[in-house]
Amino acid sequence: MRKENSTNAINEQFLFQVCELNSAIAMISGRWKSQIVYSISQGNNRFHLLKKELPNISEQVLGRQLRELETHAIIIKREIPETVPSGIEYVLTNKGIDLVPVLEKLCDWGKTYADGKAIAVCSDLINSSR
Amino acid sequence: MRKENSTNAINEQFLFQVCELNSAIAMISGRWKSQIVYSISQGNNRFHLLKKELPNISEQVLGRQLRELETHAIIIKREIPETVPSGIEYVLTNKGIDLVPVLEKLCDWGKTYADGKAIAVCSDLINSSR
DNA sequence: GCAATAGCTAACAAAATTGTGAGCCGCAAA
DNA sequence: TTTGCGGCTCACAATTTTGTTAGCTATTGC
Repeated sequence: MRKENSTNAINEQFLFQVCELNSAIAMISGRWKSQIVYSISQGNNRFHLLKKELPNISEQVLGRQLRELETHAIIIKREIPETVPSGIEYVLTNKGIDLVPVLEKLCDWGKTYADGKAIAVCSDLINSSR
Repeated sequence: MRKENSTNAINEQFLFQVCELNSAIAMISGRWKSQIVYSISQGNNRFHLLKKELPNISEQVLGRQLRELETHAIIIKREIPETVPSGIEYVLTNKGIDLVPVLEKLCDWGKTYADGKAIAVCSDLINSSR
């Protein structure tokens, strides 16, 4: 996100002010990002573990997304103490931890309406008019 | 989203298969989109009402986002019966209605951690190591 | 020494999203 | 009959996101 004062950036800011919903979505959208958060919450909290989980991701992209998640204070990068080749792990902040159940809600919603099952307008509306 | 079999599109598909979470996020991310859903749920269910609510949006963009929301079966477009200049309204489907509380959860999460307040790793982790 | 593992990053290219300019239809009021 | 509202859409340009190529440090194992 290399901003400027383009219309795009201005509109983004506008939405951020309308409701935190928009900044929340900005933080979790982006390819791989929420999947990374979820994977970390499941224990895949090291660079190489994430790489294994997401076989198609390139290291550059993974590093970039991790940095962004760190910027948004969803995760924190830590050296694992007392490891000789000095490992790095990613830990969810409390912000990140609170995000997980919300992601699960989103996931449930996605599952419920996967494919195209059971889509309808609010009952009475379907069988009226055209 | 004019897909192809670009790496980008392939990775998107990969994530969709990993978890519905990713398809859910793909449906609600995108500038204005979730704000539109929320606005419709609040009663701003006509083109011109949405335009008023979102002063910076261009009509082209609004129309496009509405179309995408329709494609994802989150909203449905209906003619309002018995109106003489034949008005159009947008109605949330049950899928859309179920989405609203999830958006509210996201919003709450965003509010809780707005600015940079109270970010910390899981208690004990802060005051250890470097 | 040489390869492998872990953990990255910069610079660039490709693809996707977002915004702009212009225009179109039907209807109604002035 | 011209203006204005409501409701859009197309083609194109600007911006942003995503992916690629190449590299770099440090340590372990052979």
